Amino acid sequence: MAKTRGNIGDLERSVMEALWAIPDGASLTVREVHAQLAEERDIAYTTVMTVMDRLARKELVHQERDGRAYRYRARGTRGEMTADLMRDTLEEFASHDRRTALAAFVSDASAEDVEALRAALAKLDGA
Amino acid sequence: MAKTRGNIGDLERSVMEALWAIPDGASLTVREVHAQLAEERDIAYTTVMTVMDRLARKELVHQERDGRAYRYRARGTRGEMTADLMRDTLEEFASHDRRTALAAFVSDASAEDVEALRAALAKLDGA
DNA sequence: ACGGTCTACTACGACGCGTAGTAATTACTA
DNA sequence: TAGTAATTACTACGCGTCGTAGTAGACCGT
Repeated sequence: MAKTRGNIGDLERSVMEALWAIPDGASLTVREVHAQLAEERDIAYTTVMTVMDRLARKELVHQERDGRAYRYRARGTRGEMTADLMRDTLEEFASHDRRTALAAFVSDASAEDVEALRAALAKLDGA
Repeated sequence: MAKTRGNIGDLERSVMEALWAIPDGASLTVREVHAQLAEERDIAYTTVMTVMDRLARKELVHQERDGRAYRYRARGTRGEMTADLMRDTLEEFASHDRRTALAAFVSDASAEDVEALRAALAKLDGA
């Protein structure tokens, strides 16, 4: 769903991790994310703010006012975003030849991934 | 197979397209790729050379001497490279939760993509 | 020895991202 | 009410990558 265009840097991903870690529908403020990141490493509050703002611009997170502060929540789950990025790659490099690319993807996939794909496809029938 | 780390720009992709377009095992020189690109747009010979050199550094293409020139060929097919990039994404964002990401990938895939996945998985059994 | 061909090396501007400071706004508190 | 804390808004810088290309130097055929 998200317009995942452009890349995602390390710090940006760390912030996404924080947002993915909370219950669905919940949100975090910059301060909360900063507090979390600051436990692990030295980082300025404004750095986190800038990054979260950029994530909002990229439409990877939802930004909504809560009093004078913003609350942020991921637009999609980690799985959805990963799947979106994978689809973007597929579209960008093999738009007219998706079949071949998907075949290559499957044929080099680990046994676990193959199993996961099978399960997902099976569930599709049930639905 | 390729160490696809890092991103791939537009010109780099155009060059890859040229290399993917030739028969398997064949190769192209910078001059040949340049001639091809120059039909579409204004571009310096050295620009193409630089880009192809960078692609070689990224191990996306194979570079081998042929007299005083280099001949280049793609290290993998378009499909393989696309699949690699997709796997990289999967690994980077959902390494510990691949199952969920793959489920999301499948559940939002087009009917054609689903069919392609099914066919590829079926072939896996035969092999 | 000359001119063409090709690589090697260097460079520069744009852009994205990590990083963060400063200014401005608002709210709470002593 | 005036000071202080919290929070955003704006701006900026360094670095790495990519598109772009020039220049220098090596090599080859005539």
